[in-house]
Amino acid sequence: MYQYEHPHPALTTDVVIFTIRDKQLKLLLIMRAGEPYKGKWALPGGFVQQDEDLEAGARRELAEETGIAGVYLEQLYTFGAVDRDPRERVITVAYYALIPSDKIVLQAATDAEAVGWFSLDELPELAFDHQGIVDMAHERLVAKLDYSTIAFQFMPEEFTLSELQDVYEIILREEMDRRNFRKWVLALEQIEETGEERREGAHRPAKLYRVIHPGKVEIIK
Amino acid sequence: MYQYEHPHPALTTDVVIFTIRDKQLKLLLIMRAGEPYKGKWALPGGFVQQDEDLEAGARRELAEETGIAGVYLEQLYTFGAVDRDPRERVITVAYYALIPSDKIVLQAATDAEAVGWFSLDELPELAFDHQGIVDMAHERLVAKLDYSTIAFQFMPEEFTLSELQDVYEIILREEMDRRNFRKWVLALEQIEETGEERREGAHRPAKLYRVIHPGKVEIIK
DNA sequence: TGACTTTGTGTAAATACTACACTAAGTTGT
DNA sequence: ACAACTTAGTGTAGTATTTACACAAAGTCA
Repeated sequence: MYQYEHPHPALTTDVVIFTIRDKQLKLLLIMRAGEPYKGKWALPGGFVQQDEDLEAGARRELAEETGIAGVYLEQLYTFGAVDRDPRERVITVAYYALIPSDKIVLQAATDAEAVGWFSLDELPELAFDHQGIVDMAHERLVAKLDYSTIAFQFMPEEFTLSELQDVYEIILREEMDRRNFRKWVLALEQIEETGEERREGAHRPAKLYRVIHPGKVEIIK
Repeated sequence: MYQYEHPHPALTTDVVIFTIRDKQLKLLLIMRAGEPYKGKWALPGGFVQQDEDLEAGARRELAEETGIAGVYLEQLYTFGAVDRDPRERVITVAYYALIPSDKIVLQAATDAEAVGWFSLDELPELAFDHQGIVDMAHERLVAKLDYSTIAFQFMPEEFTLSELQDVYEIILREEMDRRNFRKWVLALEQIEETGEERREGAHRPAKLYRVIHPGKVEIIK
């Protein structure tokens, strides 16, 4: 047992894990195995350990659920409404992560929990205040596309400009002019040609590009 | 005594309180009366009560230290490094507040603590990781000037365009062209003439303006 | 009433953004 | 082998936005 003179809240991290799959922006949910909200879908997350920094806790949750590490992770917001958990006062520090589509290798139901990728359009009812967390993460992501290179975090090591444009169009839900998009993205000087090209399908092969500073998200104009 | 099965961290809020005074961006610090860091300057803040939301806790601290309420307050970031407090694990949810210069009425040393306004250029050594919190708040404020109407939160009910321009110049540390600034700020359609003018000093009087939606920070272009 | 100080105002040049259509280079089928 | 098909790759002209810049207006004060 742990004793304190004053009441202390419990502390968790929750992670909104985004990826792009099947031309849709998706996020990872797990089905709760225990009470409360048993059987409801929820964000992956859990208690922060006493000797672990907040981001480390979030990365641990992320690794446990998806088996991957080294991806983009950013603190989103801290949710602490008094009644957000029916058991006791629980503060959650929410993070969001972006995963390149080629890195998705789901741990096969780690803790005997169901795990699934859901399109943002078709989310099931979520446990706790997780819908609010998802909404805020989504807003942040859309906003960051406008003033940073965050979208590059969705790309595998090598990609074509059309694939990159697809990512922008999927997240922003608007079509972009191909020529203008290319001019714009190349002017950022954040990606470079690999020299290789991808040849697939009955059409002209596309040049492959790579991110010059992978893992770094630059603020742009 | 409060008992838990698992270890729980302590939870505090800290508030970076900005204002503009003497043509400088200043923030409020209090001198710590007890250990640790006794005698060091620190951000106002304190423990979140069990029945109080996070923002409510921050507003309470703000009211206790400055005697004012109803000002702009925004969550900044949550700091939770394992060793940020030498006593026990303490998570702090940091907020920042903007106070119009005319509202500054410092409580005369509420808890027998020294209180003072410090220019960002001349901060004393701060307790805990508070310098890092201040740096992040400052960055956020500067960034928000570019894409929101947050600067209006520094203005009193009535103000002149020159005074508003001063606020921008002080925070961004760059001079702006008067004509371009006026065109730009009026095009936002977020302020309107009061019809009155301010006559002070040996020169042409200036028209007074007011914010159309006080308290609301709009995202711009 | 002249000197002084800050307020208030327009225009032209440069820059950035937008819209738009055809050729290039492969694959596949006949 | 060549015609049909599909996606990749490219430039320019018009429009909108941003920037640079200087002088008259309206007070106070000696």
